[in-house]
Amino acid sequence: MQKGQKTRERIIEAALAAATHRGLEGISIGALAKETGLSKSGLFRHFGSKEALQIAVVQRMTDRFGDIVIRPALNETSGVKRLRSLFAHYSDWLASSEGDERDGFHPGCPFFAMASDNALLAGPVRIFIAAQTQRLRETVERMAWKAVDEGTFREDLDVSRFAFALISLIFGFNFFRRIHDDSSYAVWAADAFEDLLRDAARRPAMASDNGE
Amino acid sequence: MQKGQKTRERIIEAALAAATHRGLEGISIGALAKETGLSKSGLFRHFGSKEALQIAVVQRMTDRFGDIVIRPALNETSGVKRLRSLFAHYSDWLASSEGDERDGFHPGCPFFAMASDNALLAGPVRIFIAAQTQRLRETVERMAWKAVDEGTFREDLDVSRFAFALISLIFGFNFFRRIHDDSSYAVWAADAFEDLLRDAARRPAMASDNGE
DNA sequence: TTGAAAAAAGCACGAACGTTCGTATTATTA
DNA sequence: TAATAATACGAACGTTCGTGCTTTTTTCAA
Repeated sequence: MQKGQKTRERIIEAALAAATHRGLEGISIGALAKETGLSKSGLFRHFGSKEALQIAVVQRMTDRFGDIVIRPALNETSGVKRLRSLFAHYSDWLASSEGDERDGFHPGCPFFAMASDNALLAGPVRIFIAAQTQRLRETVERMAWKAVDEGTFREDLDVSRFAFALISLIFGFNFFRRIHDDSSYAVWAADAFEDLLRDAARRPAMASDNGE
Repeated sequence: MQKGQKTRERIIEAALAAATHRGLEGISIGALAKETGLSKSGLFRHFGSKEALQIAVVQRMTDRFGDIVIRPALNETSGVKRLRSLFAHYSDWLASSEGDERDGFHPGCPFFAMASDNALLAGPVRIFIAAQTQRLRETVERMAWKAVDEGTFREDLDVSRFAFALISLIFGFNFFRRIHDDSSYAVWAADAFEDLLRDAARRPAMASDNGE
């Protein structure tokens, strides 16, 4: 490998770690140069623009995701096994950035970290937001509890899990909608919401197998 | 109302619109001053720091969310009705920022917009990310199709919806985990994932009511 | 109408940002 | 070893950023 290629690799790795913490937009050429021991311009030359560097980072992240999560899953034989493997290896994916812990803060899924505004992850603004989202989840939980009390939801329903799943649907909906601008997601979200209600209403006696 | 209070209101409204588009960190005192016809320092004086302004924006957004989504839901009588109302009024909430459309781009849920890195929403980086997430969803869909072919998933399963719900779980998990640092979410996500598999495996004949 | 208090403007600051440019230092090849 | 290409450096550019002072204007009550 050429020497240039080698430093390019070093830069991408450093940028990837940075993006995992501060987000893709939180990458700074100057900070990155200091970290890699290069000069700003020396680093810059390798990509020609910050945008090109960002794309290289996303590409690298995607490749790694493929290695850790997708490929092992595709090696499984059945569809359900693949799905289970996907979910299981996602933990490895989360753990892959654990070494990068800074300020006692675990970065979590690199993809998610990359697309978030990580400047918000510290300080009073974050605390305030955390309190609000907590309240939202509790509100949904109370609604579900009420349905349990009224007998429409089954008594052994895990209400916290229900609230979590419901709010997750909204997050997923928003994410896809923002990035793809496709109206299908609204339909899927609404239908998945109905699935959730149906499942919460179902009596435990009717539980069936989870075929493998 | 004092005049100062009135301009303070104007500033918050403008900042809220800006945060809906560029994210909470994308708010710039200078740009905001130009928009409201104030000077940078004149605007600044009202809050004393950018952080205080950001918190004021989140507070305002939360209040509005309460008015549009939470309160109408709490006016319903039963738990399930409240949940349905919550989901239904969430559309109004999405629509509430529709007038703020810029660059032909719909901002979506203000909360979500606020926490995202909206600098990524334009240009080649966004296109690249969109392609990658699209691929992920398709991969999950193919796995589910395989399970349908193998007979473990029911034949009338909406595979797209399934993939959407699965990935949404991951998003929800990450969101809560990042902001609250609570290990419960991993358990909920895993259990909700099992729910999803169970529901996909269930035979259509067993469909039950969705009690109201 | 006057005068104190509130509100906004004006100006400047230090720092960080991505980017450009000309030059020096290395690696590679002939 | 000489020629040539690949890498990297250092300084500076023009902007934008949040914030701090000082002065001017506006508001509202006595």
